Amino acid sequence: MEIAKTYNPKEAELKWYPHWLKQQFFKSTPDSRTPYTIVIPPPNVTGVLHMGHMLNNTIQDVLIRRARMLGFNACWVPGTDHASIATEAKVVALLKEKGINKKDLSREDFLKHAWDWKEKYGGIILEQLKKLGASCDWDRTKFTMDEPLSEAVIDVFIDLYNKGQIYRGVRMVNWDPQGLTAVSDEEVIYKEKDSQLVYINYKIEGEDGHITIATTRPETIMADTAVCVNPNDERYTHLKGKKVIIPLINKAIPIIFDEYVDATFGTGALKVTPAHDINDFNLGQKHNLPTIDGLTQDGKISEACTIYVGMDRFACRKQIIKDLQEQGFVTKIETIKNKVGHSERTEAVIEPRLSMQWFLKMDKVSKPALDSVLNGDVKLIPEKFINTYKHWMENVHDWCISRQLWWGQRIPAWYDNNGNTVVCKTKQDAFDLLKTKNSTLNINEVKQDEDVLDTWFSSWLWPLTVFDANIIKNGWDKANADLKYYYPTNDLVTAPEILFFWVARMIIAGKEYTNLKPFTNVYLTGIVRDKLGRKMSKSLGNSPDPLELIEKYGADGVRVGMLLCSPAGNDLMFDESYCEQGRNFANKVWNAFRLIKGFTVDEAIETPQSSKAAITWFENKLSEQLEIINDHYAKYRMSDALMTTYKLVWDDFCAWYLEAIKPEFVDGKAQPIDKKTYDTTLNFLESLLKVMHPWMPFITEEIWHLIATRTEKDCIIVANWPKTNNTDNNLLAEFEIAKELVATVRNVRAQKQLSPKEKLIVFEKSDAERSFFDSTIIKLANLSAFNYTKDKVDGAFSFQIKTTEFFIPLSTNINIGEERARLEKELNYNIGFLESVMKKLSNEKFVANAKPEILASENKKKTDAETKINAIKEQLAALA
RNA sequence: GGGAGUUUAGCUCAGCUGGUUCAGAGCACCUGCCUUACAAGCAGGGGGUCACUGGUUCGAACCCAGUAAUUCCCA
Repeated sequence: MEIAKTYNPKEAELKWYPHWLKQQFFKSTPDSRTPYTIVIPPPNVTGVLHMGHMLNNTIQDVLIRRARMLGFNACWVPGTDHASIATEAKVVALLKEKGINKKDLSREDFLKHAWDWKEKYGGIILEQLKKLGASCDWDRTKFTMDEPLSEAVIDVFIDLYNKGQIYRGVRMVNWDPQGLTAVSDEEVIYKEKDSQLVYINYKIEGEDGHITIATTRPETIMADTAVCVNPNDERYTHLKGKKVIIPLINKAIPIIFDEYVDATFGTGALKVTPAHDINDFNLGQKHNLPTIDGLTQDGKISEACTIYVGMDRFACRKQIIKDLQEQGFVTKIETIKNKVGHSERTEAVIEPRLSMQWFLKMDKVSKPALDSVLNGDVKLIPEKFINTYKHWMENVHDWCISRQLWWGQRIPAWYDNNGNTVVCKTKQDAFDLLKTKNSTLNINEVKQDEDVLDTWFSSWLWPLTVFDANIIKNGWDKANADLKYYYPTNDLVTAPEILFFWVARMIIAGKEYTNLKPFTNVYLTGIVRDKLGRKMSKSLGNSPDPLELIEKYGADGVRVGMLLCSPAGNDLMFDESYCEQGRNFANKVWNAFRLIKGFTVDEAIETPQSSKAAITWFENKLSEQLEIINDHYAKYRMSDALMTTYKLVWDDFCAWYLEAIKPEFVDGKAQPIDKKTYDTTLNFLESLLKVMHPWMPFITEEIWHLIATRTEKDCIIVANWPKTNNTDNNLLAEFEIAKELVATVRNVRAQKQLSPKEKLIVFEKSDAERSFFDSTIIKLANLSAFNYTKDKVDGAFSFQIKTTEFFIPLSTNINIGEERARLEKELNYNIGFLESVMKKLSNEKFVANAKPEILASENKKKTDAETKINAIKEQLAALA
């Protein structure tokens, strides 16, 4: 069979993913094995695969595939998140294109459109994950708005309400005037902007004077209800008890005094607009100021302002500055940099706004969640995030959980016309409850809250409800078999950006409803940036399309590329060249396989000593490196585990082992290989393929099946992870010297311009007669003989490795001047080195304080250096 | 403004308890090779004041203090 010279990833991808599915290798059901569980951070249904998903899900797949090979019952639960704001915005936009206005639709009709959209497009991202090779148990796919999961969300709301943890109140919220909803603090992105700081004179009532305030929001002056100054600011003490007149509307408001005001900012006089700034709101509460809502919910000037009514807030800002200037109220305008909040979802400038919202008290519920991270029950990787977590959990604000949207779980709160509120599941229950307070109530007067719950209020239950949606209702004691088996899950892989949004809240919910943590390890990936360090985003257009990358480099290549540059918790500067490296690696593996497959086996041949030695060496090497790889995994050092694998395959296996056992060519004909070497080499290859499998699932499966004819079930994805053995470190060290010797001989050839085909003789100055790797060295360095000598060899090229001297007699005369220079350089280096060692050893304090093993090693350095120096001196003398 | 992190080769990063010939890896770069597995390759090579300043120590990339740059979180 002809094997292609270059690996074609597409073929393997199309072949093996369906095969794995067909064989149900991803499927997991509880059994007697130990479970290993990951729940996917559910991507947004509106999402398409981006580089962040790519990174995140590759890591999860690596972990789950390795766990599967280690014999765990591996279960990776996939699914999507309903993303209320993003999805609703998307559906609204789509309807708008069709000429349908959301306002003209009933809630039910709108939701029907939304579900249609979800059915049609909501699964795209999961399909894309399959291209990456994600080995999720697709039969378990969940959606945060699936009926049972939604019911659990409602149950939680009712439960927490009944526990007194949920309340309704007027609060200053981050209002998104485009999305027409409140968003949480975490969903506001502050961007530095150039803003105009406008200095405006407010006339003092009944006097000639005026006070100048500075504001970046002149369009809100109509909603001012006071001007505040610092009581210690001497410039303003005379204004006590006075009032000032708001320009344009000529309304008098009081001057109040509060130390909150920074006397050094602007003019030291602050206009107070309680309805439109959180700090002003607090001031207003403190000083009993009225609150005037100067803006409508879509960001236009409200009737309460009496002027500019209906004008957009930004248009009004321009206009009012112009008008104030014309009427002489503006004394100056400065450009300053300030942070302006934007909605994460709609990009609209956030408007602080007062509204009626539902809140979850966080102080009590967050305590156990804080503890479980601090006491190590839940581990954050890397640990540096513990600080961040602690800081947040100790200063946590109540969580605003209502959203003024339709897409999501509708808040189970019911009202009558008399201002009574009850929280329960059905309208009938509500009616019964309300009736006790309002006996004349008709069921048609019972109205449900219009708002839905924050999406995070459903995804915080994710690790619970994907297994058992009735857990809230039934309680942990009656949890189903799945939940009892898989929960707590093992690893969660997610981005640090949502450590609080999601991770912290899942721990809270887990503690609240099971008294258990939801997961043991949280592996926090970095943000994928471009090589200039910019976050990848659609608007910048700096994000490659992951599917195109897969097309270009193969899924395995892209997986390797992503993980080569991904330190845990640090951002990664992605560059396509990493994928190229991944692809090249796949090709290297492919060609190693081609080489082995191309051997002709002759059972009559005995195993040459060079191969026996190489086999023994590689057995040890493999075991040693596997140990290191396992350790990297245990510490979640993913890129280190990958790099160690990469070097084991490329350097140790391909560059040294295969070269050592590869049969030579005689008269242009490849010689056959002995059976034992061939079989052992295939075994090595299989072990290596297994170690590579989590990173490169497709090529390893492909080669696995090309090595031998196997049954449908005999796949590498379910093969056993290789075991480690004790390693002979002396043997490994000895081979390192052999490698150095081979490299030196190659160098000598290059320097002396000798043909690689010319066989050389190497002498080792030693009492020994033979060592284990002699024949391997002879082969790799292309020697005619490797001899031992008790005396030095005159007229030969000489060098040392460690403290051993070697000689190569050369057919050409050696250049005495050159040799002398080379040896003198080496001599000087060693003399310098010896001096530095002697400096330490002659230091009494060092000898007194250093640990014994350090002292011993310094002494060894000393004797080694002395031996070397003597040898070089002898060589120099011999040259003369 | 408060807090946390980062700074090591051109790039991306390791460097674990301060001590081994410890200043490393991969990529990139340079030189020579289309040598019958692989040019997506092979054989070599150059490249760093470990951000800066000071301190502790027999000994500092590593510990401490300060400075600078930078990122993130909170306000």
